[in-house]
Amino acid sequence: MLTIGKLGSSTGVKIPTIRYYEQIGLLPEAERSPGNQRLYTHKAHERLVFIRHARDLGFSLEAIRDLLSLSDNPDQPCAAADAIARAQLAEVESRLARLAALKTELERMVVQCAGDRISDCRVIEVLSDHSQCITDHAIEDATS
Amino acid sequence: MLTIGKLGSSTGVKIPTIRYYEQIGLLPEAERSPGNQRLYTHKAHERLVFIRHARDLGFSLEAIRDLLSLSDNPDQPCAAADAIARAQLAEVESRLARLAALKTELERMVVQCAGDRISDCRVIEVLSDHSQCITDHAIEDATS
DNA sequence: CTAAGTGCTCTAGCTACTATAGGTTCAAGG
DNA sequence: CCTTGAACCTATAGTAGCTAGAGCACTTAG
Repeated sequence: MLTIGKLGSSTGVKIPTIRYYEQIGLLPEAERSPGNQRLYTHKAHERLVFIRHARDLGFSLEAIRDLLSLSDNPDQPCAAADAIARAQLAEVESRLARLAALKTELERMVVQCAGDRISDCRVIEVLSDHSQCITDHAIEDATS
Repeated sequence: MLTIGKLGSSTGVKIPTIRYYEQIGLLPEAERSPGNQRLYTHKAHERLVFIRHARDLGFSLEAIRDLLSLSDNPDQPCAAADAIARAQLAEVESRLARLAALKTELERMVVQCAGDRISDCRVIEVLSDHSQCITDHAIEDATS
């Protein structure tokens, strides 16, 4: 049985994050010691490793929730898990394309910053005028 | 003078977002009509286009705030704006590398999903065991 | 036995918005 | 002139995915 600290350091997940996962139901409620401290089994460790790895791969907590419930019922067909992974792949591909375009623009901005006053700085100029961009970075969600 | 609705549709920024930008001080407080509705000048329009464009390129609101204050004082040296753009470029490059690795893993997962029961599903299996991964997708912030 | 370290709960904060409720103003048609 | 519907207003709360802090309790090494 691991304490939350050991579990955290062995998985690379921060302690508040573990508690947060429990709170939102991604991890089951941990057993408690007589002194009310959380104790974790090997199973919980595995589950957290799974979550961590999926987060690293960019899956949302919602997607992970689905994947976990799938792996909790191993007799079901695999198609659902496959679909989730494919959706994630599509996401990643679209982000990749957008990021690549973005990189091109930023490189242009940096290279062309020739003047030494803001008033003739390309960085500001390019950001003020989308028509100077050569690629089609744009429009939809840039954050996630 | 544009109303907030016209400004929103002409820049592609949603109305609540415009008000939010005003609230956090990215846009100056708008003039008001006799009936208390916001009115925007051409200048405000330009500023919002700048913000929008920078957001598309992945700049944080904080970085944009800096860039705006630079462009508000155009007699300063260009170096600061250049530094912000360079920092952003570095960010983008590291995100790109991570996403590329991530894509590799996801493709492997999806392609190899041969079984038709969860119990022999590669997706679940790979997520449970990082050592099956061939790339070094990983560790730091996967979200932004 | 005591002090450091680890754990507990609860609340609030972060980014960058988005949504909802409930009320006001504006522009056009009758 | 009046009405209707679209567009506007404010204020508050919600989203994801954590992170940080306050103020305690427990545990373990010396």
